[in-house]
Amino acid sequence: MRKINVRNFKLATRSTGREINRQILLNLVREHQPISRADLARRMEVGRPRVTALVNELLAEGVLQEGDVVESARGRRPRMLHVRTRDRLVVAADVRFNRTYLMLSDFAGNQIALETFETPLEPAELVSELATRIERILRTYGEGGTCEGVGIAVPGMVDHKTGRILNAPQLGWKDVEIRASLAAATGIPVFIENAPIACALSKMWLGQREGDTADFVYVTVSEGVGAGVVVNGEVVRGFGNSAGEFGHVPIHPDGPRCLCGARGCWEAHTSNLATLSRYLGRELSPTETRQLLAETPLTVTDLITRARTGDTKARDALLETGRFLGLGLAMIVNTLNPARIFVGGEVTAAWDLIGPAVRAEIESRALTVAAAATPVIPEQSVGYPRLRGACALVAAPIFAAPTVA
Amino acid sequence: MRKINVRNFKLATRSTGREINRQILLNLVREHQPISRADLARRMEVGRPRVTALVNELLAEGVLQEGDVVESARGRRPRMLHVRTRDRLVVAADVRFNRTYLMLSDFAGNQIALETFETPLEPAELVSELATRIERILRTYGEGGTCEGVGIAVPGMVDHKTGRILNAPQLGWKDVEIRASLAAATGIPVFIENAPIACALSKMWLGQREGDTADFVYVTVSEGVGAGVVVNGEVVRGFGNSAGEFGHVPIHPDGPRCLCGARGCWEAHTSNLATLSRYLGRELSPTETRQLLAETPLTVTDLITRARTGDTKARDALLETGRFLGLGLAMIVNTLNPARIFVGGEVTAAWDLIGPAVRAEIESRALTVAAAATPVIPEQSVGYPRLRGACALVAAPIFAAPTVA
DNA sequence: GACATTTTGTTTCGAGTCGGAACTAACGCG
DNA sequence: CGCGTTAGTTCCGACTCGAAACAAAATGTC
Repeated sequence: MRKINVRNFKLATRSTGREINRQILLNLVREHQPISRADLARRMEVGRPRVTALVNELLAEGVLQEGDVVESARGRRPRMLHVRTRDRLVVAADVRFNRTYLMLSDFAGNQIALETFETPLEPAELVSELATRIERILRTYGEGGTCEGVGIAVPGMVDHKTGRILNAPQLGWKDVEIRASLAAATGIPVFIENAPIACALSKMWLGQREGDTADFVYVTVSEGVGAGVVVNGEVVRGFGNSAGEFGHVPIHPDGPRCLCGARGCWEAHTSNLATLSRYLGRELSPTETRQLLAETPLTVTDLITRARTGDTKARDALLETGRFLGLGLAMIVNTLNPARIFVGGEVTAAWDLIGPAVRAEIESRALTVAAAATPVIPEQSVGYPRLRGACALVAAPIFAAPTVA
Repeated sequence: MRKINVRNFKLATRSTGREINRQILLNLVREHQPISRADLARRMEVGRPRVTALVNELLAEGVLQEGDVVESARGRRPRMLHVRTRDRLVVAADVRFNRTYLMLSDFAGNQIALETFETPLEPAELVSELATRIERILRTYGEGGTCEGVGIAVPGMVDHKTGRILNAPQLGWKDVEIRASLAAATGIPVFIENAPIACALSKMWLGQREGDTADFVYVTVSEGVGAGVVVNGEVVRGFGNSAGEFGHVPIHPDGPRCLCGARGCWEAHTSNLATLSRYLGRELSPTETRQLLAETPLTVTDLITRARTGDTKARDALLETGRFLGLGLAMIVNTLNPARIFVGGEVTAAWDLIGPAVRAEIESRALTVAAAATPVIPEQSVGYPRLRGACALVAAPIFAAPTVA
């Protein structure tokens, strides 16, 4: 029951029907590959002739690829189809506070090469650094393949249409242009997105095929706390591209001061900085904690190892973070009622310690039995979810439903 | 960039293109009526022949209606088209804690008749009461018209697909069937929806044509606090139909106990009950307040008149409600970044008193300048927004975009 | 080994829709 | 009355769906 926007609609042309069916077929191949034409026809409940025509188009475009002829009980043996991934390269970049991660991968997000470097403070420097590194990584590891795009995940709000970085407080950037200049420098299309949204997109397009992926939330807990929200199979960006900032919801009027200036933000209770400052016994003020951390470079990962080796103070600090994390997730459960919530970030390594506290908080706050059972799935950072998300930025447009009406 | 659900997709058939264009045309008429075929062709950037064909179909179905031939500067005069509303009746019902409002209106939500009655406690009683009253109201005022549907707004979660009322704490109903039995009793299709969602739908389909209606939130403040959320032009229902329960987001861990059992819910700070108990100087516990109110039937409307006539305690209680309202709206601004927020409920009558406090709270919490300027629009209860929402339930399916892919 | 059977994949053609050219209708103006 | 202009319709070619027929490739049976 979507409303049609009478100021920006899209008419159906002669080819619209074909495009719709083409994308459905492509997505069926993506999720069920390897799959034969006859199987596709059965799944789509459409004649085999339609399938043949659409498949031929996709083969000609190089989106699909024919595979082996496989055994079958009786009759002519089917020739399997799958999405072409080999020789289709993607460069993914994860720009973070002090380091940038650069990965070369295939179209399905499988890692080919990985390198990191210190994030330059100036956007222009980052562009030139990225451009030279992208060229080199492609020359070194990418022979025989063509790079379909560069995906970049940044910690901040991004205008999806123009590609401008509107506000990235961790980097100190406001209204910064990167996409056009990097695309010009490399000759490759560039896609930029807010990191939590990118992570959500990775679950949507590159994730395992586990259940519903039309309504879920991906919460990232690192320096800050953000969320990528997917509703009705679509990412929520909001009217001004600032949706998903759950980190700055007030959950305690008298809580600690947050980097954003307000008091009692969720982020000020559950971010890595909050956890660390709690451990250090300081007033939970991120600005001060930052200064302190510059001197003693303690990380949440260190904290977790300490907690495991008997440091009860570390244990308590983590547990408190878990409780606040659960409190915030309860908010997400009650407001968006997602099918599942993914949590990414360093703290997920301590899920055996904090998981029960998180669950308890959600269960005591959820309004229905079903909502109370909303699965919360910790994502280990070792799989580089943000880089996978950056890959998804390039892959997603190929598979997305055509915009219609 | 919507993802296609490979387990529940919709193929394009021969007529899909036509259906899409048909709905676009219909919506253009709805928003620009009266409008001529030639004008439609220009707006749609399509040949006049297409428009004629589609219009003829819609005329035959009785969805559109031909109007007058109007003046024009040169050339043949155009015959105007508009959506057929006369003789198309809708019955809307607003089921509330102790009273139910029943309205007969035309297809555009214009009131024809209105009556109220005490809400029966038993669902079966409500169904029979509604059935007899609907029959009578149609017999008395609805001669010459046909009733296209009955829309019902209820204070609770509704499964949109089955029409079951999953949980309506105010009525004490859990998993209650109404739709099928009322439809059987009246012979008219019945649509049921959660009240805040219904209100949101009224803004979407029956509202004035002011700006963007693809991303907004309708917050209802009455006994409880709920929200109807629209994202990407679509209502957010969530995975288990319990989305939009912003009222039960914790904004103060040590806050008053809420009807839901948890502590410090937004609702426990800003609902009418919360405002009244604050005025009465009681611990902000809705259960106790309810008992108290049963004795002295004070309403928020009374409170507002007292505040206007110099009762500073009433004024302060309202102002505090305004601050908490703003705090919660700030949460909505930061998480969903809607283009605008509508607020409905009795307190809106005191907007001149509480408006500044609400704005101040939003502005101090919003993360971007644009978000800080998110318009908050108070909706006076005199216009019966919930009844209009119930009308929209019937009208919306006629105008919605076809589901595709 | 010939032949029926089964399944896969392709070709063919009728039906429905878009898209543009041509046509008719209605009106004003000189 | 002819001409220009705008509204609305008719007609036909191009493209796509959808079903039937057809070709291809493998298995089992006599």
